[in-house]
Amino acid sequence: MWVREILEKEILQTLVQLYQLDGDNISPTLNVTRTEFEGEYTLVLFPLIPKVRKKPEVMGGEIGDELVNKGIIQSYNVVKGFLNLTLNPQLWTEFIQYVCQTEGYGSAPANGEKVIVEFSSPNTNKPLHLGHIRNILLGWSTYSILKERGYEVIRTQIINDRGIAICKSMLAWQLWGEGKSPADSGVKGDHFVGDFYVLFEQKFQEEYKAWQESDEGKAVYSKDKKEGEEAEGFYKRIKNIYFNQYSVLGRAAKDMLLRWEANDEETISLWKQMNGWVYEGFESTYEELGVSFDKVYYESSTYLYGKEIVQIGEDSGQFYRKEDGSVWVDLTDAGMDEKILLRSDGTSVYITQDLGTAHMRYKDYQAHRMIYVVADEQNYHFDVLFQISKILKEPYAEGMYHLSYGMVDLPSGKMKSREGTVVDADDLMQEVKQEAKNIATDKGEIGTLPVEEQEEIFGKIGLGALKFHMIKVQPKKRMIFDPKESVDMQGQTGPYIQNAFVRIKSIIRKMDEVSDNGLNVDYLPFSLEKELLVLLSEYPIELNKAAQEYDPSIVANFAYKLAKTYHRFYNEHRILSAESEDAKLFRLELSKGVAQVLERSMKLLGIEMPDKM
RNA sequence: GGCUCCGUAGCUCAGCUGGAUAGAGCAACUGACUUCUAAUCAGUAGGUCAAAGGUUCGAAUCCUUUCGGGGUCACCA
Repeated sequence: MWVREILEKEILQTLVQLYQLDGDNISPTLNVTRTEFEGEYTLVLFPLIPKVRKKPEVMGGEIGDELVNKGIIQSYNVVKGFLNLTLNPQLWTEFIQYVCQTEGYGSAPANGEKVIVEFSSPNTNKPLHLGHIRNILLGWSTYSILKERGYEVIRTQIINDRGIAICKSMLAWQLWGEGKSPADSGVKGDHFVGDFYVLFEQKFQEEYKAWQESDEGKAVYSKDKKEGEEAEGFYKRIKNIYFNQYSVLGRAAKDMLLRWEANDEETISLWKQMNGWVYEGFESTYEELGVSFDKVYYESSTYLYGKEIVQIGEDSGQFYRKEDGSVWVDLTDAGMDEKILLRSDGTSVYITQDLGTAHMRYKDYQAHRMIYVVADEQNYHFDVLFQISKILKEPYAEGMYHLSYGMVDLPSGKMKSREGTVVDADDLMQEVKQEAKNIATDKGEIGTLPVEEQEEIFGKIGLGALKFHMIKVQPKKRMIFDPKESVDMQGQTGPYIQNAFVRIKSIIRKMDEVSDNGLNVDYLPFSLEKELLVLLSEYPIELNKAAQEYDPSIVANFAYKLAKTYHRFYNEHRILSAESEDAKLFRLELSKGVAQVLERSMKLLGIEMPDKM
């Protein structure tokens, strides 16, 4: 903010002074100058014309002259309605020293605001997949960026650990698990349990198929089929009815759920054991991804709480009960529908739990804002949730925000578990690391390092590629994830940015200490050097934008731009063997500043920088 | 169908709170490593910014309509 802030202030002053404009009423448009013109910043003159009533050429000259007089700029040129400013180079020398000397350049001091970010939030019946990865990376980066900009941020997730799904896994394990555990079968806990969920579905399908051939199945078909309905379509349609009314396995799973809800000791203990396995698995995936949480909520302990909230709403007349006992809220005034909050049998639905969880969180933390990182298929759900919170006049209602992101597709289309096209998170991370290894082995100085260090670097590069690939896309946009592209390490990728950093590190290793003394303020930077300086000066502004808009892709694209400009600079100019001592010192300082900002911005995206690659 | 999001180069994406001739990467082709790490750089080629109207000094960007695609509209989560 350093350079732009100074410049904007001076320009405003100049406008007030020259044309007697009301300083509170104008906000001059100051852009970064396009590379084909001379200068670093450009003042757009068009909006000023009606106020000043002068031709842009004249006005530009007057403003430019005055800024030169003030010593802030060295020179200027006017092209059509654009006033291009070339800053006083001393400003840049001071600026780069400021960047290098400021620990955490780009960060903002604590602002006293508290934010809760919810992300990941898996079910315990399946391992994490590609969709979770996008969610987790988004949540994590948003957390980091907000923290960097001075917020107190609490990372949380809500785990869906109860319900019919986990009961299916439990039942399958009881029936066919032969008492095995993840440890003695050598399978990661979450995959172990997920496999039993899949096994249940398989066995259920087999059972269903057999039933369709049975007398009972045929009888139901001829009795309940619609006019002209084929058997195949019919059985597809009534799958849930079959599960609930006829299926032996379905009956058993539902009994299991009832026993769970009745707190049956044996059931609870099996449930704890299997969920425990899952959590171990999740934990290792999170660790591999480099993320962690401050607080975990479990639906098993929040779902009942939601009922109390509903009760309060009913008592105060905000909600109403229908004849069958179900409880509803009318949101038609807000342009939405009526929404059920409790089933006729008194059990809670999805949104009931969310109402309870939100309330519980506020009690725990009194956060000013609560951000939910959840895919865009749930947009309506969150509109409803937020609206109900407003109706209940919850103190946190205004601070709720749904960070909605588009689903991840494969080049072949949507991921479908039934067709086995779901990309597993653990597999994917292994693959990108392996790919990094394949590419890296004959590059740079890696081969000379100890094996452990090599592995660490492969991890940083592989995950850097994967994470950058996913974060660079705007959250709300649906993205197509091509596995081939995600392991790309050239061009607009994580490793490309890491490579810029590594080059700087290498130079610094080779720098002789003696020459490291003060900069000459009279050094005149080349245009590529000035491009880098402008980018560095814009960094805090970009970061702030990313924080305000909850959009980490802004940071990713900024880091890429900075790395790209540095690569160009690196090819164009010598550093250690620069044409003069002044140039060398300036470039070293500039490189250090770039390295610092690259490392710090990538860190916000959860991407680590290797020193060598 | 109602509501909502998206549509920019062959592909993946930037640019969107209006500013100069719409940018990157991948893929294709040409060049640059005895010189600070070539995971790099330079160059060639590639566009009716889905379409049509409107707002204005100026529109990929804002408004309206149309077309195409996704999501959602459960006593599922």
